[in-house]
Amino acid sequence: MARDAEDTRRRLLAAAADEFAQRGIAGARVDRIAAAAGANKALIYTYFGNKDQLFDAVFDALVVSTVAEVPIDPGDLPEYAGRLFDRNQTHPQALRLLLWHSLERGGMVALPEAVALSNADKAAAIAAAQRAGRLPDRYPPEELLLLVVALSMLGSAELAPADGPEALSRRRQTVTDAVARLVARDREEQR
Amino acid sequence: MARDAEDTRRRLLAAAADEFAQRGIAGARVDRIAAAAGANKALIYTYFGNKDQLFDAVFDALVVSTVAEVPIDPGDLPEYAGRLFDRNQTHPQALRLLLWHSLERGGMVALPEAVALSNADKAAAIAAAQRAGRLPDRYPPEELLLLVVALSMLGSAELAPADGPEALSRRRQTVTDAVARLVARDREEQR
DNA sequence: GCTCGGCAACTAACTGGTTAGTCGGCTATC
DNA sequence: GATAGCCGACTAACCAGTTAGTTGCCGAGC
Repeated sequence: MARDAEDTRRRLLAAAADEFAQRGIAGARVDRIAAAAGANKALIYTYFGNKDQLFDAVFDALVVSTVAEVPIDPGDLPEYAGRLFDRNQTHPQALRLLLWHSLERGGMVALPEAVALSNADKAAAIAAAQRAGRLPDRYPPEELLLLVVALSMLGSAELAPADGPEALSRRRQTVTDAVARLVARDREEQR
Repeated sequence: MARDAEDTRRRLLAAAADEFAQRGIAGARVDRIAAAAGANKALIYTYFGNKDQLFDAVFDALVVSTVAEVPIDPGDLPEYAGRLFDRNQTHPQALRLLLWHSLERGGMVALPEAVALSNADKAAAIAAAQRAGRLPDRYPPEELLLLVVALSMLGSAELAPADGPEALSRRRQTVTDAVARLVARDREEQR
């Protein structure tokens, strides 16, 4: 086997993402990760430090890729919710890792910097759209963002299993429609 | 100390609820549970079988008490959402245990019978209200229930930490208002 | 073009501590 | 004194992290 530290690192990270997503931090086994990556356990410690830091590396990578792949569109929150919904379908790992993180780490203070930053950005984008009149201002920006994220979690097979593709697309329709209602104008302020 | 098997059982169950809520199944330590309950570890095995069955006992008790304490009111879903929201405040254990369960157990099939039953009941109540015209039928009953439950999760300090009591009551207001919008009549069908 | 030395990448085996689960006996109570 | 309730001590397995040593690669020197 060719020696390629960078590639080994990547393999370990991918295997760790699977293991942590499936079993959480406490349930994950370092030996299993190494075996799945086809690497030696000791490499985990040379590359990542320890089990916890390995989880951090996995989680950070997840946050970065999610933020990159699902940019917010304050002008069309229903569509944004739909895309988050879809991502929970295509990346079932993601929500699980997020949940493990909040359960096993979240001393409810421990929001990782990357998440906090991206949330702040998104809330700012929503606030700007509200000032511009493109979104109603009945909810504070942070809470509107929370509403959207909470609803898009229904795309997760974990929390809300849907049976069959037609049930799934109906579910998606429900979610985007719900967000549309949340950001709809009241009658008196309709254009 | 007086010998009272029933009481010891209760203490073990309560201590287990704390431990499992905080650390999950894999992270929970049987010795810690016994110590917290002021009982001997071996009693866990005589009363509950093993660690997993102890978790089941904790979880079942949680489902039973939740269903009993927060009855659904299909005629006033916003208020129902508000009460679920409040319960997530007063019983932070509950949502955590639910999440642990879905992460560590949920082969996405493993919905415990009690949960499935109570969900079916609630969905049926919603469906009846829809037929009676007391709720709009734009969403299938199961999905409407999901929407309400998802939104009420914002009352959890885990998933959506709120700082300060005023932020919390604003959050509650947001949630009940959001549910109200979801079940509001469209203009043309307004009474 | 060859080789040889140094080093980064990698490995197998081990360690120390932890943990779920068990077992034989003790004790309060009736 | 019978028995349900309880306990201390034990075990076998497990697991994160370490260490001493091996292997393949690459560039300097000839």
